[in-house]
Amino acid sequence: MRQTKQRTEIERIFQDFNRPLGPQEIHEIARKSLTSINLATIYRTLNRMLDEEVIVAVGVPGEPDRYELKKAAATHHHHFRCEKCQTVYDLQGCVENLKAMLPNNFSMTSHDIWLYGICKDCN
Amino acid sequence: MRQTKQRTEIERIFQDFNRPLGPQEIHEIARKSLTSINLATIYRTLNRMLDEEVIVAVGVPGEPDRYELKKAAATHHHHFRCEKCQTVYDLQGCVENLKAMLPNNFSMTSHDIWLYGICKDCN
DNA sequence: ATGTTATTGCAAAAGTATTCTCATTAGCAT
DNA sequence: ATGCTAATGAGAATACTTTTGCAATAACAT
Repeated sequence: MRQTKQRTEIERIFQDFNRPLGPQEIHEIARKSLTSINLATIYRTLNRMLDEEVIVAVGVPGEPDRYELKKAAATHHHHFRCEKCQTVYDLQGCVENLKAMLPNNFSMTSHDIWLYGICKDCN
Repeated sequence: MRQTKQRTEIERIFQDFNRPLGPQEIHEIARKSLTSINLATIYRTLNRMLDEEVIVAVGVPGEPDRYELKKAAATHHHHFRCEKCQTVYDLQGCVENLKAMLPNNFSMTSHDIWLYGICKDCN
């Protein structure tokens, strides 16, 4: 594995932004720092980071997956999506009694909570 | 609007199954009853039903939207997705304290809860 | 400093989901 | 029963998103 400036930049972006990012989103951010970086490189790097288990995919209802550092995902957390700027933020905390929603004979292995609204920057 | 047998069948399927269904899924179910029905017809009918506000889209994390009767969606509810058969079920009930997860200066307009596990049929 | 070769950029291609064109079929008003 | 025309089937065409082939570039071990 060679530490190219593209890879370094993508890693920096994940660290700095600390929230789930999509390929396109990463591309746009990276172009600001690097003169040129190709979308294909973003995809290749994401796939490598996925293999290395440095990042994990975050399935967003109604849109393609985003990715976030596995390190950040290690702590149980959920997400907020701003309806104005579409940004996805990590949330802390969780709720109780989710199992109470389960019908008879269904077993639960995991869950996902999405809050929607307007983020601090758009408010 | 003409009541074709395709449209009737799709309406019947939504009524009978009473859970979020994807275009492909509806197509496969419909083929069992109707000798032939085209996927394009499913899409056209779904779009019409969406316009008429008879159905609503359900965004599923990590996969394309499914649709369910607006009538069913009128009652606040959430979803369960079976990790074995991929079926999505409607759940009843909800939880408290979701707003406690909201960071400062974020406002919340809605939320979504997804439970994952094994459904009654796969158990 | 140099050589090897992993990585990149670019453009083409592939994979999906969804829409569209158009000739044919079939609701339904008369 | 007939005619008008909305809806369908079939397949081509779009629209994205993601992947690939290949020549050029740039890490980094020596």
